[in-house]
Amino acid sequence: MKKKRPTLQDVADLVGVTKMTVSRFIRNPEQVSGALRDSIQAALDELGYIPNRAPDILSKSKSHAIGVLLPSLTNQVFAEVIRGIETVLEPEGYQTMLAHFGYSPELEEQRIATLLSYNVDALIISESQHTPKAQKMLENAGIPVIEIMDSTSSSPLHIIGIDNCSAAREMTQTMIDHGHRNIVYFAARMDQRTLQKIEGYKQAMQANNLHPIIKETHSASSFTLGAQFLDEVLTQHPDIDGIFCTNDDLAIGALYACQKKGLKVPEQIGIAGFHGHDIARAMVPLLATVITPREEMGRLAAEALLKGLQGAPFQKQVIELSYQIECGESIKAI
Amino acid sequence: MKKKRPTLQDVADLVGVTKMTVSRFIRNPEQVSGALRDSIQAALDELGYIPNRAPDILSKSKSHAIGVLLPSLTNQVFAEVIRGIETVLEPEGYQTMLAHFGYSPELEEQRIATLLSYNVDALIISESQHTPKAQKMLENAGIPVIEIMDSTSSSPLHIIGIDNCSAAREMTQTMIDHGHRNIVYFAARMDQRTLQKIEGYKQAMQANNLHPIIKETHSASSFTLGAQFLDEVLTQHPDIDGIFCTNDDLAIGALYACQKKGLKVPEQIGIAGFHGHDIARAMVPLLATVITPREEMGRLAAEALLKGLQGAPFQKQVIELSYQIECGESIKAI
DNA sequence: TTTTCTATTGTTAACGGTAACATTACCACA
DNA sequence: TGTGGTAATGTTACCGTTAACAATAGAAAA
Repeated sequence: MKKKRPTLQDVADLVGVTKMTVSRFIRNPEQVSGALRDSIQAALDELGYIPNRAPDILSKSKSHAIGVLLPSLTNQVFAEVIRGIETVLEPEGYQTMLAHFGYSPELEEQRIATLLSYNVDALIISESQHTPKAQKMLENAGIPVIEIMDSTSSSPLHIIGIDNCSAAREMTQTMIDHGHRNIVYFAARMDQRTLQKIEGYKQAMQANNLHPIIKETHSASSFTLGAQFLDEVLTQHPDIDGIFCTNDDLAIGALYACQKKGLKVPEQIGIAGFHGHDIARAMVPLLATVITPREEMGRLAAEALLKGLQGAPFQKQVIELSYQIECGESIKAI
Repeated sequence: MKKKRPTLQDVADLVGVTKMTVSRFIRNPEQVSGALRDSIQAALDELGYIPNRAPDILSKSKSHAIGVLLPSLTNQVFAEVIRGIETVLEPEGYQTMLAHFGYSPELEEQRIATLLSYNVDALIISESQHTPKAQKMLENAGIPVIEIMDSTSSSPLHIIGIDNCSAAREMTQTMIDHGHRNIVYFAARMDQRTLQKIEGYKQAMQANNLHPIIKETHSASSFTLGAQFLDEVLTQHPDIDGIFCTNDDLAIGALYACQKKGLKVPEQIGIAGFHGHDIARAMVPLLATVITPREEMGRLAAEALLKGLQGAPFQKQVIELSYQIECGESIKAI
């Protein structure tokens, strides 16, 4: 357990050459004479040599690792973003270093420092609100940084995202068009994106002379929370006929709670979610939702970074991706 | 963009001391005279100094990073395992390096090498089947390695998991006890854990003189797949009255498909899942499922590694966690 | 035979921190 | 006045790999 990994020197000693020759063999076998190749390979196998990246990271400040900083790892949305990122980075031989900061800017600052201290070659982040120190670190890092999720962010970084505000406005308007009037917004977490969505919801309600009502919490969303919100809102506002949720989890939880109570969806209450996860698109009734390009977002972000790493100029740019309103069966038919 | 990060030397030059003094100040300010402290701090702030871990990793082979190798990152099960792991590691200042191998042993071998090349201090892995080379790397790594998920694994490593076979046997027996007879097993991915579950299902069926039927695919499970399997199985075996799925996704997908077809659950068909995700415990009808301690598994694994890193002897040990049979409302009441 | 070239292998230094040891300066005390 | 002690700071070497340059030997060319 305590004997440490063999180094190039160990392999070289076994073969009777210098470590430089072994190093050459590993990176470019043709540079080494045919006579040596077999014995070097044999020595590598025998010792189970595994390269050590640390020296390279130290001397070239290139780790071949990309830092990914997300608010949460358990959120389905981010899981799919990660999949998109890895789809692109993995074949290129880049390792992803994931970190999450639980929606806290202070923790985000720490995490940025940690990732940079490992010399990540590039960084993907996902919030537009940073502490001043974090801001400075990002500017001085000297590596490509890209911000994802929210295209309306005012951050000075390269951005790939969607317009959450307009997406929420459209979905709300769709519910109104379909005959829902007293629509409540279910919010959780209260991060930037949720605030954007609330803004869009309010705009649509006010444009139709309807009164916005918001149920909110700072804690995480869940199916259970959706059910709990529904109970509460029915007591406080018995006349509601629509619920728009900040994500599918809340919506599905609320929908189940309606089924338990015998409330007919969408006849008595229309329900809409956000993101369009697999389950929302398989369930009965089909959930009305905003389908967002989560995986594509990760993919595009990774591709942009790769280009930057391959020497292309990496300047600020805002890429707005499109979303899709899915009416499903959980809001009234027109 | 191209100017590189300031080093200790840069800070030292600005203050007019050697980098050693700055290094001391960062790690232990009392070792530096009061007169210097303010100017060093000012220089650190001005340059935005961020420590570089590479030299330390190089000279001490300690990265303060833990490698976590999972088959998939998008699977809800593993997301919760990760949360458990991070709950423990993060407060201790350890960074997690996540990697996944898409259920391919060859890719797993590559990933192990990659994680080791970054000098991770310990490793959490999740399959018992490794290539010989992977096996050797794990043995020679000289770091604590722990295997999670399957307590019946024959691997020579430290193990924390559950007995998937006996869990599946119990759930199948429960369905039989509740009056279901022609129970089909829905399998996906066909990894070790699924094979274990199939074994348990078969044992229970045969013990009751019932004929096991297995629907299987090597592709990933999803809600959609559950629905598709249901359609197929109804054609092939119109007399089935029960479905036991290798995970909740398949089960919920099958359940929705039943609802669409107007098949009554559980009266006409009983359905059970595996894992007990939040949704399974919120939906209508409540899903029968095996509740597994996913987060606890991650937590315990991380704690065991930490102890090993803090010098405690790290010997092979098998920790079997308990699961819980939840009857829900999707199988008949007794 | 001698020179030149080339293929192969060797040598040195560097990356940025820190452990271990060395030095300096100042003070207290005999 | 000199000695010993101590607090503060400096110096050196090392971790493992590779870029850059150096050296060697053998073959081809003159």
